[in-house]
Parts: sequence; C-alpha cells; structure tokens
Amino acid sequence: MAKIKVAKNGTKRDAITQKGAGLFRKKGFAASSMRELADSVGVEASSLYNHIGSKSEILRSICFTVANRFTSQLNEVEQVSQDAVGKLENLIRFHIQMMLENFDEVYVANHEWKQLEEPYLSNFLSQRKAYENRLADIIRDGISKGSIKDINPHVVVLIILSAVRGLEFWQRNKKNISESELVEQMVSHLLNGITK
Amino acid sequence: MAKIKVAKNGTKRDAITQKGAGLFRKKGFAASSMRELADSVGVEASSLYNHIGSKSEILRSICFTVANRFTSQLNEVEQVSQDAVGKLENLIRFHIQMMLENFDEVYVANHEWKQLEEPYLSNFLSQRKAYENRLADIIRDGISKGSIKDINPHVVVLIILSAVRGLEFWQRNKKNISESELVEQMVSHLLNGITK
DNA sequence: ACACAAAACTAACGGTTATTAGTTTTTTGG
DNA sequence: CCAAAAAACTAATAACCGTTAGTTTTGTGT
Repeated sequence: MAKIKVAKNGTKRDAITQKGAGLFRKKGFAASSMRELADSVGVEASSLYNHIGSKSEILRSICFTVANRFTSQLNEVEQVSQDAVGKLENLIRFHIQMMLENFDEVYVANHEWKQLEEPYLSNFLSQRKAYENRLADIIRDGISKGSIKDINPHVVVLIILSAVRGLEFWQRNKKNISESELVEQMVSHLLNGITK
Repeated sequence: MAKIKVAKNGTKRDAITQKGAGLFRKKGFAASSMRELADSVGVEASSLYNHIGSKSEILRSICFTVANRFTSQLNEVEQVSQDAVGKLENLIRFHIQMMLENFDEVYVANHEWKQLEEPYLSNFLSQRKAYENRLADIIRDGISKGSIKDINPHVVVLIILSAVRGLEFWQRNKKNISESELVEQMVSHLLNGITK
C-alpha cells in the first residue's frame, strides 16, 4: 500500500495538484488520465478522490492559483509610485520569473484553460481580460506622459504578454545564456527594440 | 443520407481537415471526438473513414501543411538580396498574415503538435528547430553588419515568434484597429521598441 | 438503363474513461 | 493499546472512444 509523499508545509491535495501540473503540461489535460496521475503520485486512481473532488477541480486549482498571483503582483505594482516604463519593466520581470520558477503551473494555465468548465471558464477569461486592460492603462499613461511612443496600447500588451509566455520554449536553450542575462535582453528588446 | 460539401478545387478530405482544424482549435485535439467532427461535417462518424485514414492523420496533415508553408516562405526570403532587418520584417509580415488568414490551422499547429505520434512528433520539432536556427542566422548576420543591436539572436527569435503567435488572442479586439495598422505597429514595436 | 465505384449508412467491437461503493489497512490521539 | 479517523485498496459502473465490418444508397460513365 503506497503512500502519497507530501512536501513540507503542503497537503496531499497540494502534492496531487503539483504532479497534475507536470502531467498536464507534458501530455495536455484531456489526454491525461487519472490513472496516469495516480501512477505518478504512486497510488491507485480511486485513492486520489480522498483528497480531490474531481479531475477538473485540479485544473481549476492550477489555473486560478496562477491567475491570482499575477493579479496580486499587478495590484502591488499599481500602488507603487513609479513611471509607466518602470512599472512595465517590473511586470515583465515578474512574468519571466513566474515562468521560470513555476513552469508547469504557468504553462498549464496558459494552454489548458480552454478545458475549464463553466462558469469557471468565463471567470478565468474575465480575469485575464481585466488584467490586460489594466496593463493597457499603464501604457496609455506612459504615452500621455511622453515616455512611451504613440502605439496602440493593446498591441503593446499583446506583444509583451506573448513574448514572456514564449519562454515556455526556452527550456531547451537554457545552457547558452544565464537567467539574468535572459531577463535583461528580453526587457531591452521589448522596451527599446533591436535596430540601431 | 447527408453529403459532405466540398469547396471548389477541394476534395472531401480537405473539407474534413478544414472542419477538423476548426473543431480542434475550439476544443483541443484530444477533447474532440470523431463523432463531433462528423456532426460538424454533417455525416456519420464511420463515413469519415472513406476519406481519411485516422483521427491522428488529420492532425498530422494540419501541422505539416502549416510548417511547410512557413519553411517555403523562409526559403524565398533567404534568396532575396535584402538586409537582415528587411528579411525579418518580411517574415514578421508573413507570420501575421498566416495567423489572420489561416487562423484555425496555424492555431492547431501551434497548440496541438504535442499530440502528434512518433516519428511525426520528432520530425515536426526538428523542422521547427531548423526554422528557428535559420532565423537566428539572419539576426546574427544583421548584428555582424551593424544594423542590429548585439542581443542574443535566440532571444530575439523567441520574442518575435512568440509575439506573432500571440495574435491568436487578437480576434476579440479586431474592431478597434485595422489589419494594416496592426501589422505596422507590431513591426515597429518588435524592431524599434516602445521607449522614446 | 445498367454496371461499377464512391460514399453514405447501421451496428458493433474492444478498450479506456472518470468516478463510486464498499472494504481493508494505516495513522493518530487520548 | 485501543478506538476513531484518514487514506489506501479492489471491484465495478455506465459512458464514451476510435475504428471496423457489412450493407445500402448515391453518383457516374457508357
């Protein structure tokens, strides 16, 4: 009879969710079975249900935990007195850090949110939309104060969020460049471009 | 007894593949059933097999058709005599155009390639890797000729490809900005940055 | 109009799915 | 050390999956 290993300060539910994030990232949510998840946890599938309510609940937990962390950081950044470019830089760095430190979870939230059931799907999309709008507000502020070029704020948000999200492809090249160098170069490109 | 509607110059296989792209984009490959696909085509599930070999063959067809189109364009761009920034701009425009004109197919190739079976999965990844390396070569050339800042070429490739890919989120905002304006602003941001 | 091919149908196959019920083992607290 | 709670197990369920076989209908070329 196997036992679920729990990390320090973590419940068994957390352990299952973490393994779920890894599995869902590798295979996709719909293509992952509870039996596979149970295997990776080291237990029979039915035993999982002593700790979680359903398969979809795991996905829900992953998606909203990630979404809430981004929202929290944005809350803090908005309150700090800093110019628009500084705020943007702060958020870009946070996105990169989240991507590198919570890879599985962020990846799953980015890719598998479509498999959420209503009303969670709608909630998730609303939250993301609101996040994007607040980001656009920061850029608008920078434009009106003259520190940012007059570009459509939503286009800028799109590019920045997509670029940091693209770090999911970075794993492979990790060796060739240090993490700090990566962050600096991304920030530099996204803010200042690449042409001389 | 229903009949599959075929577009002009298209086989029934093409019609099924196209509906498949739409379905796989909306629900994901693994979460889409052949019965659902048959419904959207207007036929019974078993009838599909008169035209296609398997479910996975549809995905394969979508992914490699898209990949080959991008590779073809890169072949052409490489042969034109143009500086690195001009080549990059050309490719960025092509990516944006593909994303807007073949949304379902490009989206599926971007998101569902993980569900490909071997050896197709490895082939697909090799092709993508090769594409990225050739893009990095263009940037390296621009750096050595002085037209592009000295940034890690792979970081630049990452940002550009991710940004154009991010257009999958654009659909929603389509109303507020014209397509040509969108392209110009994206090219401008990716090449020249946003700071004044 | 008739023969042949193409493409639809119905029915069924073995396999997998998430989840539940009921039981047994393990852990915990007094 | 014993009782109660937690967490594991086995077994089974009904639903759904991709795909095949066999049959019938539809379209086509002469």
